[in-house]
Amino acid sequence: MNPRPARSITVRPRPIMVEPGRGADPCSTCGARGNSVCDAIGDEDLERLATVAIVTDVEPGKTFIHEGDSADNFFNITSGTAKLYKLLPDGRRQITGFARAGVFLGLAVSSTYAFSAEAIDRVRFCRFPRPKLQALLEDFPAMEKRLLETASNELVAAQEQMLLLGRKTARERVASFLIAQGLLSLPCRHAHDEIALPMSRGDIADYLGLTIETVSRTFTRLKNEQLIAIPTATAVSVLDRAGLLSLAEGYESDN
Amino acid sequence: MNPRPARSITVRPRPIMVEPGRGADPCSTCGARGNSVCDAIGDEDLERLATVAIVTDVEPGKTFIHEGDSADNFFNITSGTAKLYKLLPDGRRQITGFARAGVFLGLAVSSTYAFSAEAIDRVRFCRFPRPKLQALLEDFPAMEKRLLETASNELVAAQEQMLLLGRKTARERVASFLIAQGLLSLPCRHAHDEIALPMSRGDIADYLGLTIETVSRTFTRLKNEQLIAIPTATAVSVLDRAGLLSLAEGYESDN
DNA sequence: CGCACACTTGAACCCCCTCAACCCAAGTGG
DNA sequence: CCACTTGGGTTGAGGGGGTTCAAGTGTGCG
Repeated sequence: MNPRPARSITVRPRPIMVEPGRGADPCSTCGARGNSVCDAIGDEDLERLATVAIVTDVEPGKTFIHEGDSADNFFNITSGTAKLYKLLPDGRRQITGFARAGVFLGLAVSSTYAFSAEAIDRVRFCRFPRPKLQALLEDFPAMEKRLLETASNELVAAQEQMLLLGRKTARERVASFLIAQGLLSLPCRHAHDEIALPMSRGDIADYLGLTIETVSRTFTRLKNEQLIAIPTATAVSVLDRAGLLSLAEGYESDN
Repeated sequence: MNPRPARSITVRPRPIMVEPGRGADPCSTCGARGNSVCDAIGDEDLERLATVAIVTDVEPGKTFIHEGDSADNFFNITSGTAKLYKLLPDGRRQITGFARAGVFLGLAVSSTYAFSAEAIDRVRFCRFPRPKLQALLEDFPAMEKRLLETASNELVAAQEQMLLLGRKTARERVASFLIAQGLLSLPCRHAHDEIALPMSRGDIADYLGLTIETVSRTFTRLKNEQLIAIPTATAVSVLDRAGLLSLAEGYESDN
């Protein structure tokens, strides 16, 4: 059941606006552009994009999207990692995803956000006021096409997560999580197959529909079975990727 | 873990094409148009739409989208109900949603379908070959906008379902399911608050991440508590909507 | 050092699953 | 008409995977 007792009260962040409107436009130097919907806009129109985007930093632990609030802005993460989550009244929490650089947030069609978002490490994002983004989409239909693409991708990921939450065992969930995280950090692989885990055990638990204790126990069990190694609490290296993968996909019916 | 023993082999359906290309165009008389992405296309262009849409019927129990198959078509349900699901190799199944009239399927960005779809009752849909739909979207950007809207809506629903699967108890899941089904059948309310359940107990179980037995037991328990009545196995009427709702939303922490 | 905080480990419990029987309505065939 | 089958749904008893509660083990930081 896992009802959390009195989660710490979330203070609305006072975000730091970066280079408020002057200096070189931030979009042309944005490292996240390649992965994001913004790459639908050509170099020649980047200035237009930059006039709409409000670059903002938030500190770790700060919540910058509040479920139920009026959805006045869209967000595009450019660095750092945020967790997206929904709460039940007694404090039970489900993390629906982790948003890294390039992820676009705020596609709530209704007038309010359907989830909350909290920075895990230091997060920088571009904020787009809704009417201004609407106008932008009118002028750049290619961007709308990209938005549809990313929404479709997220939908596929969400279905995969439903399979995990509804039908997989704790071991399979953790294995799936590690495989997925490993795929994400493939481009920036430092050393062998070491995976950085910026989120806490509690976050992983709330993402996988488990408790902290079960996540921890499962990690040590996978370690004892030589499938992974755990150099530090915030990193995991995969020793037997094939074994982990077949676990994640639901073979190895034995527990 | 609920591994299904040898699920019945699925035979590829030989669908029945309805009025293959002649007669009055089906789109102008389509009852589902108001709920679907097709209402983005004006009356004057319906003929163009009709030349692209291939109306097809499938029998109950037939699978008409196979996970992993090449995603060559898009589908728009016009009547009946289908279940969308993913399987694990040992037969464990997760139903990710039920598709009613107006639902648009096939937004798999990768080249293959991410899920399977099977008709529950008799289903009729419009099939759009991928390249033809692409061309259609070029000509009618309003339709693309509608697609983005529906994809966003489904994303919100998927997040809600993750919360259910990851953090709700069996009672809360069943209550949530009944509330959601009740909302859907609000427009066509026959008598009081009777909800038609075209899907079997097994389907409900695989949708809620439970077993058939738990679903059945929970139904009878809710009945004994006077929250619902069960006139037939395929219908439920809500006696205490407020109570059911507060259960669904996670109040009533007692089991 | 000592405190805080995250993570780990242990033991008992419990909700839901498993397995099995039973009910019941709808065929089906003699 | 009745015996038999079939398939969905219900109910019961027992077991197990993950939770709960509680204690221990780092580990960073003032």
